[in-house]
Order: sequence, then structure tokens, then C-alpha cells
Amino acid sequence: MSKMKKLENKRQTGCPVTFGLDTFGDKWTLLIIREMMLKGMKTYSDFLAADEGISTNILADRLKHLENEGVIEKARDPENGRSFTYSLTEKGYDLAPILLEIVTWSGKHDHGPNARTSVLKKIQNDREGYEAKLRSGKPG
Amino acid sequence: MSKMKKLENKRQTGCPVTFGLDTFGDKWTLLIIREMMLKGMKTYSDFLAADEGISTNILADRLKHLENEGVIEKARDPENGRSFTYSLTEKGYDLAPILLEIVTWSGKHDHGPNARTSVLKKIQNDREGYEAKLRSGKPG
DNA sequence: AAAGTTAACTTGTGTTTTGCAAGTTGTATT
DNA sequence: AATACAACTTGCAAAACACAAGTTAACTTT
Repeated sequence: MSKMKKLENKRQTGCPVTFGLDTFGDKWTLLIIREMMLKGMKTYSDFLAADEGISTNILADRLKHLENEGVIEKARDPENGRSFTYSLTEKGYDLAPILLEIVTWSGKHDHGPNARTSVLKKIQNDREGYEAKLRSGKPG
Repeated sequence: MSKMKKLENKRQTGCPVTFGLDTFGDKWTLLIIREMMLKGMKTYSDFLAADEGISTNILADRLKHLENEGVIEKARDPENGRSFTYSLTEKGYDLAPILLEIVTWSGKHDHGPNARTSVLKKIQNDREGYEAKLRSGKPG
């Protein structure tokens, strides 16, 4: 019954902020979403190889959680029989505006030497078009 | 030196998503921001009394973190000599769009019986005006 | 002015979550 | 049949967290 922890823990306060954070308000969770939406990553090993170095048990837990929440879907990889692909549902793509606002905020406030701005520029250049592109399954 | 943990931990990947999450990507952190921006709460005991029940040591840690990051400011309460007030900086108010997108997402996807929609309605009715109101220090 | 009260923390302790390494299971390839 | 790859699972030590209790400083009451 340990796999149900997260769901049992769902706080039913009715507050939309709480509701959102209970679904994706975890650092690793949003990084997985970023990998999928912005970088086009699809598989377990893709996510494991991300810059930040998520550990394998946590990754498995978060993927299961996101699947339970209906944010992502798991399917067999048609091109590789021993692989699975994870993809965003509409509920998952609906997180795009949040991700883009985070990028925008960081673009304004990260004054570090190696802050990357490629995504920011796309947002500033044509936000609606960029979001539509992401929703169509094309990473950016 | 343990109080510097969070800052030392800052991952310098250059990724804007990572940068944002390292600043506010913690469930409690955004709930504190919500209390301030949406509910007008200002003091330590205000935050402690929030619905979700943050524990006192975690609250102290997050407030210090947010202060170090320049998201909030601490000052003596002019109306109560034994109290302090926490307020949002511009950097803090710049989180408004993220908060509003979270509320919007939850408004679409929370089908629970007691989902609250008062803030959502304000966003849908006049988003710019509502955000401007929040930035002026008036909660909503 | 001594005693109580409020506000903001800090400290201690037990529990939970996380990170890391290693092991397992189910395909495919050789 | 043996090897390798992909996706996990398991075990254990370390870190983060929750909860209760204690501390310090600024008022208030008696």
C-alpha cells in the first residue's frame, strides 16, 4: 500500500494552489515535464540522463504519480520492443503556461554567467505560436 | 554553516526551469507566497496558521531562504513592537503570473466537490487588472 | 516591579523521504 | 545459449521533515 501514499496525502483544502502543487509541486516532477515538453525526451533512460541527475527510485515514483494523476501516459515503444515511451496528456500540455512563466521569471532574475535564454527568446518572440508548437508535440 | 545549505545546493545548470525551482520550487515556499500575495498574510504566526499546517522549523527555514533570495523582505511591524512583517519584493510580485497559471490549471482540472473558484473567476474576468491589484499590495 | 503573555523563533527527537549502489525482470541481439 | 539493454526494484545510510518543547525579546497586567 505504500504506492498510494501520494494519493492519500492529497490535501482536500479546495485551494487551487494546493491542488496544483499536490499534483506537480515537486522539483523532480516539473523537471520531468520539462524534459518531455521542452526537450522531447520520452523514455526512462532519457529522464535518468537529464542534467540534474534524478535518482532511479525517485524517477520511478514520480512517473507513476504523474501517470496516476493523468498528466502523462505510458505506452510500449513501437520502435524498440524493450522500451516504453511516456507522453504528455492534454492535462500535461496544459502545464505549458506554468513552465513558460517560470522561464520568463528566471529570464528576468537569473543574472548568473551561464543563464540560457534560447527558450525565453522564443517566448518573447511569439508566445502563442511557441506554446502551440509545444502542444503539438514538438519540443523547443 | 548549515543555514547555507540551500544556497550551496544551487545547481548552476543555466536552465531557467532549474533556476526557478531552486528558488521557489518547494511546496511550502509557494504556499507562503500564496498567503502573502493572495491572502495578505504578513507575519510568522499568520503563516503558521495557514490551512495546510506548515511546521515551525520549516517555516523559519523557508522564510530565511526567500529573504536570502530577495523574494521577500523582513521588517519590524510598526503597529506591534513584538512582531515582524514579511513583504514581497518586486522579484516576489513577479511570481504572480506563475501563481495565476497554477490557479488556472487547477480550475480546469480540479473536479473535486469543494474546489474553490473565487480567484479563478477574477483571473478570467480581468486578468491584467487583477494582477495589477496584487502587485499594488492588495490581496484578492 | 514582578509575573504573565504574545510573537518569533530554536532545539531535540523520532519518522519519512531521498540518494546511491546493487540486484531483478523482460525483451532483443549475437 | 549467452550477452546486453531498458526499466525498474530493493536495501541501506544520509538528509529533510513533523511535532513537541524550550528560549528570547517585547509588551500587558496585577
